[in-house]
Amino acid sequence: MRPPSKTPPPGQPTRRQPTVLMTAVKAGRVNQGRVLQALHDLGPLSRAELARLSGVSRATIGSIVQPLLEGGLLAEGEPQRGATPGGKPARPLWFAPDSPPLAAVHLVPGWVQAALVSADGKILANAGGPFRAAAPAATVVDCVVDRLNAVLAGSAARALGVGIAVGGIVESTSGTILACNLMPELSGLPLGPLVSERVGLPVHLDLHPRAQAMGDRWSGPGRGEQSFASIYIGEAIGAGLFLNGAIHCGPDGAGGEIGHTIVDIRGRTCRCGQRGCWETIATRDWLREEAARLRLPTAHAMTTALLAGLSAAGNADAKELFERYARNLALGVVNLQQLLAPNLFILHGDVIAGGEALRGRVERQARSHLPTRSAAEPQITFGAAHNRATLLGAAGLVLSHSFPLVG
Amino acid sequence: MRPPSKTPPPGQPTRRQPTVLMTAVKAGRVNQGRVLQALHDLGPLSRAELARLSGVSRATIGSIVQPLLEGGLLAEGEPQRGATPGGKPARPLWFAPDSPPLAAVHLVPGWVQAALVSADGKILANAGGPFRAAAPAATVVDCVVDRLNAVLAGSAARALGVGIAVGGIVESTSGTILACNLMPELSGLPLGPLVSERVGLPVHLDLHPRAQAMGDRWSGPGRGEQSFASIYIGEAIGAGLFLNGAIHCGPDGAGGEIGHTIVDIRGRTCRCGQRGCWETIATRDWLREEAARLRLPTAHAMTTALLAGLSAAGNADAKELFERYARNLALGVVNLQQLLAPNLFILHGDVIAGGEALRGRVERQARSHLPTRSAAEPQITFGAAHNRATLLGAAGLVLSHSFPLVG
DNA sequence: CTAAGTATGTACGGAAATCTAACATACCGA
DNA sequence: TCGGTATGTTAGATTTCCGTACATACTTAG
Repeated sequence: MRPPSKTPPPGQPTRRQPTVLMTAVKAGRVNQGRVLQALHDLGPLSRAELARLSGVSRATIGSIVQPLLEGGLLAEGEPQRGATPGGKPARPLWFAPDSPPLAAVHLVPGWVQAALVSADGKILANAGGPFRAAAPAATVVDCVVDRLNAVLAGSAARALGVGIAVGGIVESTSGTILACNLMPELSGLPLGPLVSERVGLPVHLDLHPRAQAMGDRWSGPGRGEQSFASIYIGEAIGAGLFLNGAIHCGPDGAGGEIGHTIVDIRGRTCRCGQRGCWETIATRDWLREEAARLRLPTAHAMTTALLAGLSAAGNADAKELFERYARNLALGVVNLQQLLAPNLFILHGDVIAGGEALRGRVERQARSHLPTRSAAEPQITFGAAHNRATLLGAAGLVLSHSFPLVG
Repeated sequence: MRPPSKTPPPGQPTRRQPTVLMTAVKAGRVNQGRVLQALHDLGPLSRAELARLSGVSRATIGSIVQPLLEGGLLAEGEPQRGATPGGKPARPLWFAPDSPPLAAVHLVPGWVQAALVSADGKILANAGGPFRAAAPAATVVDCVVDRLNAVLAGSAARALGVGIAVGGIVESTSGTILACNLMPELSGLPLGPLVSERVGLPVHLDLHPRAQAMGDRWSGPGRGEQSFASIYIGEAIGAGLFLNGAIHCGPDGAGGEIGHTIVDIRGRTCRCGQRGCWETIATRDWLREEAARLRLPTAHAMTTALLAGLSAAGNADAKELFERYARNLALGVVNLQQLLAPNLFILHGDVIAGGEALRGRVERQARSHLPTRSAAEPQITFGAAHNRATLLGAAGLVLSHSFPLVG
């Protein structure tokens, strides 16, 4: 084969990111990030434990964590007396209570929620407020900045940065909102740079389901996991995919539109124009329509919690619908598992109210629709309450950008 | 939030890989790998061009490529006289014609194909041979080793290693075939270590679609791309996903079973036991059944090539079926694009015979089923002939393991 | 109470990689 | 013949991790 031509094939936006090489200082930051992640995954660990875990010498760990201790992000715990039969007691390392906090913003149509989060995932302060649904972009920026300042004012230590989770299509590298169906005024808004300039902190913008997945990874059921899928099921459906230790992000922030993958090609038409999208059979809207069709009580206000109650009370129609809804939910899980095999699925949103009854049903349905393999069966879990996971994830964005895990 | 407990939650095989840190020597190998990839992506480049491309100094590039030149993998080309108006002419670097070659094996039921591949993707030698479909594992190993020795004998230089692509479920880390529907005798066979011991070379084993994707990346339509999907459509359907610069691989080599993602939940039953798998409407079997239903000529031997011909000749039924098949093929593409947005889809297998007529139809169908975005429209491409892409990919496995792109 | 034993954390020199700056090389053109 | 320009190389500085030895702190045996 002859060498390829240097001009990209026509019509194809080559989109090649420049080759980036490894450096000693980059390696140092990566190692800091990996030590931090190991701590977060496994809990407080002494230098010696970290050294054994990573196969390097205690001296190396010492030099890696030294700047983190000096920077105030980590702190030494009390010596663990009596933990070992003999020898110097270990001093566990953990995130300092007074460490520089992380600011988080969750932007949804009509509402801005801001929070201050400690490095170990405690929410220190909280401030939310509405804005007019059709407000101009400048107003929304003002609102975000105001809420941010409100939470930032409560902290003596200067925050490390700001993470913003937003529903819509986002280009995270430039911090720009490319499109947002429910807030069209924000299309094309470089929210990241604007907020960064106003509050004087680095800002990291990302899509809501991806931030949610980051929250699950950082302090939710995904903690310590190498791969999982975090799925939000509400008025719409979206997924954040954490694959092989990193959030997956397509070009221009695309991907994760699992709600519009087609599972029932001869099914009903979706608002996106296609037929048989997963969204058409897995959202609360579907549930309410079916409940109405079955003339279930309070069908127009049906929730998974109500349905679980009806089902448990012995209502046969409710029972059948509950099972059918679980199967519909399992469909998306099954397809994801076949394709990417994340093995762990963290569900958020309306479905959480369905409780263990729904979780178990979805898990059983998913497993019954998958071939048995030697590997572990896929697990279904419910995430933390919606806003909490997303805010923690937005905060996690800051940390993961400050300490990259891969050079 | 309190620190997490150190014991993993019960019932969950924690599967946490030990924290691995960056090292100077690791950084060196990673940088070698990235320089090699840049060369392969962009063609012959001088040290100065590489330095500009990666933002490091020429001196650094010099020290990175020095051992590669000494090892014989790379070689300096003739000085490019007259390329620049003034100044010392650049000496482009490229893979040496006499570089250590790579051995590749493609193992399919009843047939072993081996090849010797040069570092720049030329197939230097080729040897294939059958084995009894139900042969015991030892016989298959013998057959693989024989074919390997046949191609290795033709090269003066010692090969860098062996890559083996095999249909079935594979644990690539240990080189073991976990399961193989069509060759049940091979289940549990540690083929990698066995072959490695016999031929005295490092062996890397992986799943056929993943190897195919590697071949597309290394010297096919995926060259230089950051993300794409390589889909094989034959008697079965499988996908290799190249995401963000790396082949995606689930735990235990799972994932990529795109053929058994459900797209038509009320459709026909698949041999896997589920209903409406993509395989039930996108393989040649479906095409032949539908052709028979329409009483098309040579329906029992229908191929995409024949169908394209009938359609072009004006047969209305053929035309409709052709379009429908294209739509069915597009379905899988659409779902992948929504979920992962790879933007580039490289199709292999039976569909290639359908030519541009089929490719264009699939691309149009896929685009019409996707929302228009500011980003590039998804592109459909056909890969190289089946065996060639897989063999090149198997060879690419060796290189990508010898020069990892990430620490 | 003292000394041996053990494990943790730290200090110092060495190895390996990249970075900066300067230098030698090779070609063009006036 | 000489200046200009770009390439490739050399040498010292810097940063990081690694290996070894050492100081520290606690338990336990005598």
